[in-house]
Amino acid sequence: MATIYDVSKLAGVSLATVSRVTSKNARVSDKTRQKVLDAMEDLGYRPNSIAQSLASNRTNSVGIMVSELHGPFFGLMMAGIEKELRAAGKHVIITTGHSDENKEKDGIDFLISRNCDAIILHVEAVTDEYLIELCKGKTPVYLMSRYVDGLDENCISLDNELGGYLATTALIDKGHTDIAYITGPQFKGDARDRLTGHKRALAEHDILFNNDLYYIGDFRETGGIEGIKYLINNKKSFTALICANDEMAAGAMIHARELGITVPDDLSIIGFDNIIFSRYVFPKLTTINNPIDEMGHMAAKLVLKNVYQHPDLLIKHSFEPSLITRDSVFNLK
Amino acid sequence: MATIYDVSKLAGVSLATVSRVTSKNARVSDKTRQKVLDAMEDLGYRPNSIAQSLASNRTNSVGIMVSELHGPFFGLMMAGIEKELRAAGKHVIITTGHSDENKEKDGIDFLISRNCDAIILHVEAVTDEYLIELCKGKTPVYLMSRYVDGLDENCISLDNELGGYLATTALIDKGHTDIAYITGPQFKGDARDRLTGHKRALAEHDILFNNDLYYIGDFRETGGIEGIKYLINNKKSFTALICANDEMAAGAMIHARELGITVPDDLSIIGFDNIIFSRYVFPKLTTINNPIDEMGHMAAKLVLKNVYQHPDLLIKHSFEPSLITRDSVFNLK
DNA sequence: TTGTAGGCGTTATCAT
DNA sequence: ATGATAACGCCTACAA
Repeated sequence: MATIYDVSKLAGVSLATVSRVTSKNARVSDKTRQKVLDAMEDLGYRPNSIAQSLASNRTNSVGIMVSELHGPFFGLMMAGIEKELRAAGKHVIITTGHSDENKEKDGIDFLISRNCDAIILHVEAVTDEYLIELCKGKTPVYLMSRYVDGLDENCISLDNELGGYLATTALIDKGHTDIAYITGPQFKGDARDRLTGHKRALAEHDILFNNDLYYIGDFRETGGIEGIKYLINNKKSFTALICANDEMAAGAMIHARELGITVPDDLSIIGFDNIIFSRYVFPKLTTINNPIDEMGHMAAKLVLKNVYQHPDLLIKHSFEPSLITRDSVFNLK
Repeated sequence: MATIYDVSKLAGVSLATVSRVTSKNARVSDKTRQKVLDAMEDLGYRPNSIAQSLASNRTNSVGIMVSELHGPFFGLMMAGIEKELRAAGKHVIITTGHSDENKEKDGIDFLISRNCDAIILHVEAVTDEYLIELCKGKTPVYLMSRYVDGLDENCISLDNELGGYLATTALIDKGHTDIAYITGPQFKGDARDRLTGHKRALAEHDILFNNDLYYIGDFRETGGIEGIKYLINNKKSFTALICANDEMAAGAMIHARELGITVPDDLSIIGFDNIIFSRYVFPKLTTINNPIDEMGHMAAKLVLKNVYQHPDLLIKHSFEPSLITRDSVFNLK
């Protein structure tokens, strides 16, 4: 592999000059620049990014942590981040946390030890205190889909409370009052906030929150299945069901069908996230849109702005969910 | 940040000795090792991976290229790769090719310029010749879901021909003879091979391949929708439809329903890949399993074996698809 | 505008 | 078993 030294020799200039032409913005006369460029061409020179990193203390890499690599939600998020960063010549190092506190911490250590210029985290198990401490470190930290008090500037978050509210009012507007709710794991802030929004909507319409119509699921298909089983066994009737994410809604829908319950005629179902296959289920799922791909883009922009000196980028820290009306809600009025 | 030098000073040993204790397998007396370990502890020393890379010419990173970051298929693939590599202390740098020749080449250049110890590619647009040339380079290259003649040892592939054959015989076994086929983009080897298998099955049962029952889709939902529209307009009747992947099958299924066609009673549909939401559609999709997560694991093992000296790993280069029977195929017999 | 020289934090090769 | 010391390839004051 040709080095900067070979290039300097062939071009008849010094190391420094070669370095100057690689790192753009430095001032080099057009003539020498061309000589150097030609020499590089001849030698097939490629700068060694490792050496660059060591000398400049910049790796041009940003670490990403997601809960899972699969799943439509994280896929979109990563796609948004990668696209933006790649266009800026940065690369992403991806690792997973599996919603487990130790794995999340391990992964973060891993990313930091890799000298990432910044890390973008979608973490669920780790505490706010841990994150606050983490942000005091040398590596800039940005949080996706999570809001931590005092870390406002580092967060890109969705107004989950509003989402929960929107889902519930959509149902109430159609005449539903007996509304069941399958939430996600309570250690996840998303799940808690969505539930809070749900309760606010109920309260605003003087509907009591009924514990018999409440089930804690796992944010996966199984949670929906187990949830609807549980709710039906409770013998408390309900005409609508809110699932705190689309996977659970899909599970509930499938199991409802197996029980002979017709959606939406017998039971309305509404999901959350608007993941790609919410359009594929039958009936097509009414849900709350979670613009996770946009949020991914924004997280990347935040990094570009703060870490890589792109000061002109406009940052939006908070995103709003919206109702996507499809076919899984029945109008009782 | 404490450096190896600080540690050596505090422990009263030389740089070399400190380096020896970090890089395990070297022989150091227990006593000095302990001194060094204590010093590291005291200083909160963390080796600088960039410096290690520069000196050792090893980055402990492997580059991954997928067509898309989202989508259930690539998600599972990446999950398989990352899990295996992460357990070995290696990390993944991920980039996308978007099934576009130039983007794929760019991405590969990018990964190589990043000094990855190896790259694992899921590429579709680039030619075999290009890949053969690429493999002559310094960076080891491994191919996912693609078989290139002469690169046998670097490929992890699925027997797509067999998959196409299985799908078709499954239908024929149920009494279907008028079978429509929606394929994927013909520059993709997967799509071609699946089609070849389809034709072999037809031929074995003396069924003629009918061009009026053939449509080239895009491997996405829209391909299924457009495909079924086209096929129905052709006015050539068919009782079964094979889609060369599940996304198209989902699209076809949805559109069939909108046209008042009942699946499977009026029309049997079979997909390919067994992506997660093939279980969520209604009726549940009969499909061909593509063990892409296992293949991801295997690709990672191949890298560990060949690049990172884990000689004891067993490698399987070719994977077999299998029929997953669900509810979307009608028995005509 | 261009060149010189020191440094980035390790690993690796010799000695001892 | 341990220690000097030279790479590794590049960046960046500082000097010319």
